[in-house]
Amino acid sequence: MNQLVHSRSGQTSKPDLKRGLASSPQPEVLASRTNDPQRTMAGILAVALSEFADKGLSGARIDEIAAATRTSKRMIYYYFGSKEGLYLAVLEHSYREMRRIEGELQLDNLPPEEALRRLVEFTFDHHVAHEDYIRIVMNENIERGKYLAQSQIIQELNVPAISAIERLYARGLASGEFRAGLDPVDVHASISALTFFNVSNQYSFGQIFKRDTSTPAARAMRRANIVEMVVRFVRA
Amino acid sequence: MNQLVHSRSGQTSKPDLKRGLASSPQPEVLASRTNDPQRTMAGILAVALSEFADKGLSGARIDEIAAATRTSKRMIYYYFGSKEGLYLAVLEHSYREMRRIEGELQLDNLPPEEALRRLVEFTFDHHVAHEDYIRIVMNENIERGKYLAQSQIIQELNVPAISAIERLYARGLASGEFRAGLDPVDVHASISALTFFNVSNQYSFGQIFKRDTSTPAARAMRRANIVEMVVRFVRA
DNA sequence: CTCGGAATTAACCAGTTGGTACATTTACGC
DNA sequence: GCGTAAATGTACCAACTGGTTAATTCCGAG
Repeated sequence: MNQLVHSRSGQTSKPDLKRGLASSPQPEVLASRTNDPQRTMAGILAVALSEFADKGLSGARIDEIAAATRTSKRMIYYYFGSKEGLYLAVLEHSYREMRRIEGELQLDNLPPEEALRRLVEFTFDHHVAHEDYIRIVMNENIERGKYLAQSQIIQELNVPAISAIERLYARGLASGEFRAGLDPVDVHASISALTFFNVSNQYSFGQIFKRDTSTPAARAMRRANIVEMVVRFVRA
Repeated sequence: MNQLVHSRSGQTSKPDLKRGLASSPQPEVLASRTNDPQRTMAGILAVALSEFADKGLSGARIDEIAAATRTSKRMIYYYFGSKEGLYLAVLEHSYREMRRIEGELQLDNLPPEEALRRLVEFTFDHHVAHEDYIRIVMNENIERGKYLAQSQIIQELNVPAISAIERLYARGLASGEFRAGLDPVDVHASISALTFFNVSNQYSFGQIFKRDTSTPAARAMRRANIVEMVVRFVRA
C-alpha cells in the first residue's frame, strides 16, 4: 500500500528549518515553483480533513481535495500513496490533535466535584467547537474502526481524559463526596456519549423535534443538564 | 409495508391494493417470470437497507444492491427513481419501523421510576438489536439531515417515546419521586445519547480502550449504569 | 379472448474517479 | 558551481457507476 515511505516515517532530508518565515520570495507573476514539502503536506492534510469530515471517506473526492489545494493530485499520491492512506493520515492527525487539546486541561487543584464539572463542560465545549473531528470519528465508526485498527500510532496514544477522571475520582472518593465502585472508563463513556451525540446527531434531532440546538440558550441548557447528570451519577 | 408512491415523478398508476397475501403461486423450476410488485419492492428495500446501513449513502453501490436482489437494477429505478430516492425510502421505512417498535412499550401501569427504568432498558436493548437503523441515522447525520428534511412523512411521525416520558414524568412529579423543572425532550435526548452512542461508537471506543463492548457482561454493566444515570437525574 | 398498461429484462452509455507514466524543475550536500 | 535525489506539473487512462433506451412479457378488465 504505502510504498512511499514518505508521509509518516523519516522524511529523509529535512527541508524545513531554513524557511522559518520568508516563504514566498517573489510575489507572483514569476511562475517559478517553490519546493516546500512541509507546507505541501500540511496543506493537503488540512484540505483533506475538511473534505473527509464533510463527505466521509467514500463521499470525498480526491480531485476535489486536489483542487482545493495549492498543489496537484499528483502530490497527494506522492505523499500519501492512496486515498485510504490520506484518510488514515487525517484520522491520525485528528486523534493526536484531540488528545493534545484534552491534555491541556488542568483539574488537579480544583475540588473533586468542581473538577468533574469543569471536565464535562470542557468536553462539551470542545466537541461543539470541533465538529470536524466528531465527523471523522463518526465516519470511522461507519467504517467499523477499520482504519483505527491499522494505526499503531493511535493505539499507543494515551487518553488524558481517563487519567484526569481517575485522579479526580480518587480524590472525591477520599473526601466522601463520590460513591464507590465506579469505573473511570465507564464514566468517560457517559460523558463522551452525552457530549458527542449533542454534536453528531444534531441534524436528525433538530429535524425530528423542530428544535434548533445551535442557539446559545439551547446549548447552555443542554450543557447544564449534561453536567448535572454526570455529577449526580457519581455523587455519594 | 409502505407502497412507495413511486419515486417522485409520477410513475403512473398504483400497482398495489390487490395482492394482500398469496404472493408466490408456482414454487420454482418454471423459469417464467411472475409479476409481484409488492414482493419486488419489499425485496429491494430490504437489501437497500442493509447496504446503505453497511456502507452509507455514498459508499453503497446500486449495482451491488441490484445483484443481491431477486430482480434487476432497472426495477430499482422503476420503483424508486434514483439512488437518492431509494435511500429516502429506506430512511422513511427505518424511522417508521423504529417508531412502531417504540409504540409497543406499555408503561402506564408501572410506578414512575420503574417505568423510567423500563423505558431506558428498552431503548438500550432496542438500539443494540437494531444496529442497521442506528447506522442509517448516523449516515443521515453525516448528510446533515438533508433527506430527513425532504420527507414530510417522517416529520409528521409522532415520537411515542416523548409522550411516554411526559406521562411517567407527570406521575413521578405528582408522587413526589421526581424533581420539577425537567424537559421531557431533554430527558429523551440524554437517554438517546447514552444508548445510541453505545452502539454507534462501539468500534472506535472498543479500539481505543481495548475493550470488547459486545460481551454480555460488558453490556449488562453498561446498561445498568445508563439506567442508574437517568434515574438519578430525575429523582427529587 | 384480447387489449393495454404495468412489470420486467438485457444491453448499453457517458461521466466520474482513483490512480499513473513521464517529463521537468528545484535545491541540498559537497 | 554542480550533480543528484527529492519535489512537482501535465496529460492520460481503465474501471467503475449511476442512469437509460428499447424491447418483451405478464395479467386484470371488459
